[in-house]
Amino acid sequence: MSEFQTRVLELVSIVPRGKVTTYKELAWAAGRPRAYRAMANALAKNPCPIKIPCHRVVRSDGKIGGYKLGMRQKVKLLVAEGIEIKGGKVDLARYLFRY
DNA sequence: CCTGGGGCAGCCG
DNA sequence: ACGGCTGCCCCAG
Repeated sequence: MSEFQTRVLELVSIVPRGKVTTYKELAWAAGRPRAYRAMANALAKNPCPIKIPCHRVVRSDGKIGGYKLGMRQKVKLLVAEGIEIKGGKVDLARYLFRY
């Protein structure tokens, strides 16, 4: 597992319940501003399920984005944490976690 | 609203 | 080691 990957996982895991982060922000925090795509790819292959809450990562326009286990599950998890989703989007102004 | 092109770590042959 | 392909994307047009 690379430095990059562990860094990303680490960052995702510190996002508190009820908050979300975006792929872009995450890439920034990981020190690779433009590697968002590669980063998303890393999230997809990881043991996301129980270990890392990668469902707290949404797209920078507020849309949910993809999820290895299906975005149905992703939405459920988010809602369960008290995040309201309207029009298939989350209100970043309210739920975005700033590093 | 949709579209295309950019960008980059990982994985595989 | 080397090149090509692939994605839980982003943004300008």
